[in-house]
Amino acid sequence: MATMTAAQQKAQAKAEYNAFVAACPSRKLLDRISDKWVTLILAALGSDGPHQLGADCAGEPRSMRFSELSRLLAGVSQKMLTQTLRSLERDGLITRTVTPTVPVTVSYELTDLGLSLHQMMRGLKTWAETHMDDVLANRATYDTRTA
Amino acid sequence: MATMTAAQQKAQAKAEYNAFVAACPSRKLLDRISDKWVTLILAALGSDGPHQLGADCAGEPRSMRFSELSRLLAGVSQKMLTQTLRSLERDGLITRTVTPTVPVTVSYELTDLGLSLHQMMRGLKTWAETHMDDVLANRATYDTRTA
DNA sequence: CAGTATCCAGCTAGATACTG
DNA sequence: CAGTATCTAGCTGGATACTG
Repeated sequence: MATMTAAQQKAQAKAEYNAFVAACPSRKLLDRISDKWVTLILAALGSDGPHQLGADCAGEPRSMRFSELSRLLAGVSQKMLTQTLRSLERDGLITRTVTPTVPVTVSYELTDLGLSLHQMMRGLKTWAETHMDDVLANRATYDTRTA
Repeated sequence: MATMTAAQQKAQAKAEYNAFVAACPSRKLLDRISDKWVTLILAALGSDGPHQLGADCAGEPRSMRFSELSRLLAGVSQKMLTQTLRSLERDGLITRTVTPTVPVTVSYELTDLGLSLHQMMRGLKTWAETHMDDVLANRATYDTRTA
């Protein structure tokens, strides 16, 4: 009605805000790239190896098979690898190519969109390499000062 | 010893890889910014309002009080706001200033490091605004094709 | 080879109540 | 005003086992 309790108003504001945040493109992007395996797959297919120490060559996008990825990203479970690859394909960031050999061969490759995202990630990587040491140092200082 | 079972080798590789990923600066940065409220607080203190539609003025970093933030980020719980602010302070991304009035006044402001991070986030935001529509379209296509 | 299916443990966000 | 403390429900990632 005309009058709502303060609690009701607050609840409504919260619901609206959450809806707004959920709709925000930046938020959606963050949700996508914050996934542990997304970034690693991107890096693997982006041809500089999976964060291979200092290897920063920007060559051709690589095509990799499921098992190759599985071996390269040693920490990933089959479930998560499949799930992540599927979601990346769904978003048009990678292509999935099935070759009907016996047994089947499946290979993955970055699309232009995926490559573009990978490029953006490099900017993020640069910031990380430039400033994360400071952050870590601040963190250590804070902890000793608090302890 | 000299011989390990295949399972043992795999487990070790996994452990090493996970350790490697955990140590990666990019990963740490991602962990930080992927937090829902971190980005919103950064945006709020970064003076363009919390993703206020199209308001992209890059003015002076703003100083805001706890209650202001709480009101602005309508969806956040007290617990998460406190927790997030604390962690940002710990990382040297924001400063926390207590003024001993009665009752106390606490204000938060971006540091240079925080401002730099906020600047980087804008690059991310730009990518999101440019390409997320494509991603969403791909997603929709994939879903209808699958359904 | 490249998955799918199922089940469970751990973490975390949120609600709630209290305080200097 | 600006927190702290506690408890719980829900989601998610991993282990495991099975298949075209």
